[in-house]
Amino acid sequence: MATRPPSSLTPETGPATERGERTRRKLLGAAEGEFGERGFHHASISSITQRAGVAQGTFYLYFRSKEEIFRALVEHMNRTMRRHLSEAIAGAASRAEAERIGLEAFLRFCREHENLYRIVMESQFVDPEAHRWYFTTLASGYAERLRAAQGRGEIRRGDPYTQALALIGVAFFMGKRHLLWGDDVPPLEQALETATAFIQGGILPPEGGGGEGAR
Amino acid sequence: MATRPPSSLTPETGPATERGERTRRKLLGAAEGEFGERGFHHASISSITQRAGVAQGTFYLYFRSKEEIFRALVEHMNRTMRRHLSEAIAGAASRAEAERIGLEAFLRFCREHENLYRIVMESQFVDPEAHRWYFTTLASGYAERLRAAQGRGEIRRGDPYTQALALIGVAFFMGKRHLLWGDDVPPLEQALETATAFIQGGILPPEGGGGEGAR
Amino acid sequence: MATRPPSSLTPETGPATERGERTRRKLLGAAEGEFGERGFHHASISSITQRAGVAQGTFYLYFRSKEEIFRALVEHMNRTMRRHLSEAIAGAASRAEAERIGLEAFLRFCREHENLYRIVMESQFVDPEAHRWYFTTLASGYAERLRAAQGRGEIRRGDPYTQALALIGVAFFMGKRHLLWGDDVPPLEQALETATAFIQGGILPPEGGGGEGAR
Amino acid sequence: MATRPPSSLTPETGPATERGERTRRKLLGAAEGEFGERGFHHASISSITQRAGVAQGTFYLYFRSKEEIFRALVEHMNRTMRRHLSEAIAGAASRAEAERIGLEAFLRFCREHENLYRIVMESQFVDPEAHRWYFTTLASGYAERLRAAQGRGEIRRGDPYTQALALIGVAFFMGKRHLLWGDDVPPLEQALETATAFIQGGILPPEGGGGEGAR
DNA sequence: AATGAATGAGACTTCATTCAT
DNA sequence: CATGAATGAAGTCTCATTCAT
Repeated sequence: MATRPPSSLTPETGPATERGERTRRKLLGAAEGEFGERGFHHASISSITQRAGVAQGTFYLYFRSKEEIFRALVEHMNRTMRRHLSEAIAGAASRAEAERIGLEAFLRFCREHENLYRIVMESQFVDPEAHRWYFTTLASGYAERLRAAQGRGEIRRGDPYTQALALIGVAFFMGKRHLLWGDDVPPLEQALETATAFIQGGILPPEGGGGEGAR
Repeated sequence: MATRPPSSLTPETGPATERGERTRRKLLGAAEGEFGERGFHHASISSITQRAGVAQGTFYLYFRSKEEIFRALVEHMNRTMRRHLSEAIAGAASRAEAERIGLEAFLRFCREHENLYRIVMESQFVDPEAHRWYFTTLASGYAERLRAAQGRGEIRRGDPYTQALALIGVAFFMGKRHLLWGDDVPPLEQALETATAFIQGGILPPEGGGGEGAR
Repeated sequence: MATRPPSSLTPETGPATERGERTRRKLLGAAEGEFGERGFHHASISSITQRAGVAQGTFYLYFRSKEEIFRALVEHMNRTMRRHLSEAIAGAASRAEAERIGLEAFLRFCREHENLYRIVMESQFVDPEAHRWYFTTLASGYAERLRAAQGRGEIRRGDPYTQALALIGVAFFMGKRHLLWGDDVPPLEQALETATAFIQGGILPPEGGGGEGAR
Repeated sequence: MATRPPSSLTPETGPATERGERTRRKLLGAAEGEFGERGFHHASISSITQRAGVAQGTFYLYFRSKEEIFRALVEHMNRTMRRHLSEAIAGAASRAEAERIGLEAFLRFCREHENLYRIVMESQFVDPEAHRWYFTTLASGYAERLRAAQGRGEIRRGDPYTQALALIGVAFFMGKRHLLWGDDVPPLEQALETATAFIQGGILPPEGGGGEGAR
């Protein structure tokens, strides 16, 4: 399970001076806006550079292609989101609580970074490798925590990776409704409650025991 | 919650003769292959018509645009998948059993119709309206059943639509792993077991009761 | 010694109808003008299509790239020139006479087909494979004739292929002066006389014999 | 007949210090490699400066444009080759011997300076003026020698410039085969023998006399 | 004397769509 | 009902050249 960007990732070109670094960041920011709002294929390099306030040619000083900046974005988002979630659940008393907090943090975070959600999902069709890496990475870290919680008898036994993926699936599909279709949708709070109950039922050990480190 | 194709859907053009019907189906089949294998944007009308064995111009006798045939495909898949799943769970003794059977049926079905999965997911970026309709439709029907089961005390109370979406999310994210990344993945059976436990834990009423119409 | 277009040559795409054939010829004609006048790299597809009176996209119905039409042109010119020269020397009484006639025919032909000369020479830098094929082909046919003449004792013995190449070299370098730099140049006739003397001295058997296979 | 670089040639810019001179030479060397290996149009200033180990901007301190450095290269090669050939034939006892030695020296020299041959030929399409100057210069010097030899009755009478061009043509076309296509080619020695016979037959006075100082 | 980031014009190529047959 | 040649807009990318440091 690859937990590191495939060697094909990361190798962007580009100046390394102070000024260069600034330009690079401007491009990434502009690209996030474009890709998020218009989607990969409707986005054009020229809009990106316009947004960034640089000439078209400048783009290619930093990224070899449209695909490459997209990939860089996906990697960036992976790091950002994981850091954010880690911090959010840092103080959780139990795995169950971590789940509740984590789900809410995820949805709030996505709401504030509208483009992130869309870009990550679209990556499946733009750069499947990066997409896979994104989720594989996320799920692996997640699974690690679940495995530990299983060890402590806090949650139901089972393949932790599958559990992680299931939890991620719940979060992302709730995202569809609340981030994408958010018209006539019940308030987030109510959905969170139901979802949390679902999740906790899904991972908490069956009442009768079975999660108690036993087996 | 739209449960019917928005008026913008469905209105394909096209002859109604016997021969015409055949051509139309050939085009849809070819499009499914192209879109599934190369993605919407890399697919070209000319490849589709080639695959279908008709001239390029013929395409526009049946569909007004590339987007339109894509949408038609999404609708077709919606019908197909729902029918298939209904039949699969028809004989289930309980909601819990229906879930187990349904999840497995879903994954097996997608495996046999490789392109379906991809096309449905990509529709988010090609025709968000159709995408939304696809899942909204699916979730509504699903929610209906869950609501009934709640009424019978078979499952945990809560917003059935949210439950439905969560269940769909679990299924689709398992699909990512087992349909898309299927390299070094544990056998489907094992994952199904964990996932089923997760799902059933997630929807079954808490042991102490509480699903029984009570509360 | 490849005497047939390498498999990479010849495979142009393109409609095969009557109208298609006409368009194709228009494109080839336009390309010849462009390449001849402005050189391969300064020529642009758009000028070519403009000259031909078709839309830009039409170009790619017939040729896969700028390189491909260039190659097609080189092949076409190879056929044209060889046919012309064959016909010109058909009635020559001896090899020596054939050379004289051939050289003159070559120069006159190039003068009437200004672009041909330039395109063939430039092919060395655009498509070395085609360039090689052009001259290899030309030299092989030529060498065949020389070998036969050697057999008849009409000309000096020696590697006929080398002789052929030398003769071609003389012709092409005379072309430089008389076709390309033709400003303050002595009349063609005078140069032809010197060149013919040179060539005939070069190939005729040494007086004392040496072509002794015959005579 | 221009025997001196047209005023448009030669006027490169550039510092005159010790260090500056070194940089200039590094650039010329790098350009020779690039132009020789990839051709004028595929060569890029940035590769040239990279090879030379200087920054891109530095290039324009020494040459006003890509064309200018190319021209400088052609001029340089002209000087180099002429000097080399002069020296090679210096001790030749007769014009005939000089030709034999000269042809061989030419081919050996080109083999050791692979790029020279290609660059000189390509100059026709990059800077026709420089190309013409290159050959005009070469042919004029050559013709001078031939004229003298005619005077001494050593060689056949005729326009010496045409003779010179013919001889150059033979050499350059032998170069095509032995420098460019050198795969399945007979050993250089054998070709040299045939070519020498050809050349000497071509220029030596007809046996019966005619070169005897008469006229 | 040198640097190297930035520029921006321009080229090739693709492809959804139209239309005369 | 079908054909397939033609269209032309749009987009990615390259690269010679400039300029502030």
